[in-house]
Amino acid sequence: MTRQTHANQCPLEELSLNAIVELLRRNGMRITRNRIRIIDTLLRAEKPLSLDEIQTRTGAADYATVFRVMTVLENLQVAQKVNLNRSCSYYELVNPKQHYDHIICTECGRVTLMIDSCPAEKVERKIEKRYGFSDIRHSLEFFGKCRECS
Amino acid sequence: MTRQTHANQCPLEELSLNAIVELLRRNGMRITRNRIRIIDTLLRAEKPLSLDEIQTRTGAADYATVFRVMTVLENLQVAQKVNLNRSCSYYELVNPKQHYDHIICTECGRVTLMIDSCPAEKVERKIEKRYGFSDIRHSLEFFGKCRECS
DNA sequence: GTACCTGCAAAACCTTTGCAGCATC
DNA sequence: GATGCTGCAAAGGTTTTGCAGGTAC
Repeated sequence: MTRQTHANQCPLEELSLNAIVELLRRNGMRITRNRIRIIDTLLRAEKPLSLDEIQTRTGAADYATVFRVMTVLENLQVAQKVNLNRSCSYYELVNPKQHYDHIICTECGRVTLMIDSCPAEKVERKIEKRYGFSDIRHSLEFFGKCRECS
Repeated sequence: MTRQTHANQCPLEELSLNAIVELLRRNGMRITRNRIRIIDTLLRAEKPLSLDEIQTRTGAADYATVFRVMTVLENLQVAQKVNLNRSCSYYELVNPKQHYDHIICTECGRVTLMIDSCPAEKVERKIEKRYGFSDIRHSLEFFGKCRECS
């Protein structure tokens, strides 16, 4: 019946609870209390969250459930892991209208979203041609000492 | 006596066994069979290696020793972790003369080094000014399907 | 000879899965 | 009512540490 959107390039029109719920529905998945809460938590997050943090902020779901919900969202390409160079994974929602890179303080760990235009986007086309890759996405993080830690 | 080079921006003049051995010596660390072998293995590597791979290729050191040697090299800033989006860490040496970004195939996992000039380097100065960060480095990986997997 | 490094083993962590009961559609 | 989701518990992997003996200097 409903088709997997796994190969879909841009599964969302916009980043909102409704849009994500609609996506779940289109894919034949159920809208549960846990999923709503987790999505809501991610929408409010000011930085990428670990599974632990999502569970704490959500205040309800089991850790394994958080893991499974995040796996679902990742497969639907509305969430992605962010590399913060730590021992566990951090997740954030993917905004279809706006791509953010991250600046991570190596001392205090605080994550800053970079609002400037992304320097890597232009290169993706070049890589498709020169290296023969397709379906390219990228992950760009800057690490350094923030003003307070300097 | 010898000073920590932790804050040093460019601990190496060039990427060679001698240069790294000299750095270890300057920092009061011992030159051991294991360390030589591991550094040699990393110098020959055509891609970032996991602790497992380093141990296998080195063919001698204990896993915990590989871990500890890599931690030392990372602290001296001659090695760094690379984000391949897998379940374990991958390491590569840092070349002071040449910075490489990576293109990772999401199907077969093969890692390609990107020889083009890095699009993120120019942005680092801007981040120092605009966001007040210092000692900036970055990590940039492209993910996509390689020609063979398409 | 001293201080550091290593191997072995175990602990600590994070991620992933099995399964029975529960909730959504 | 059927199917998919959840909680609990346990297993699976990777990373990290303690400690006694070995090695570089």
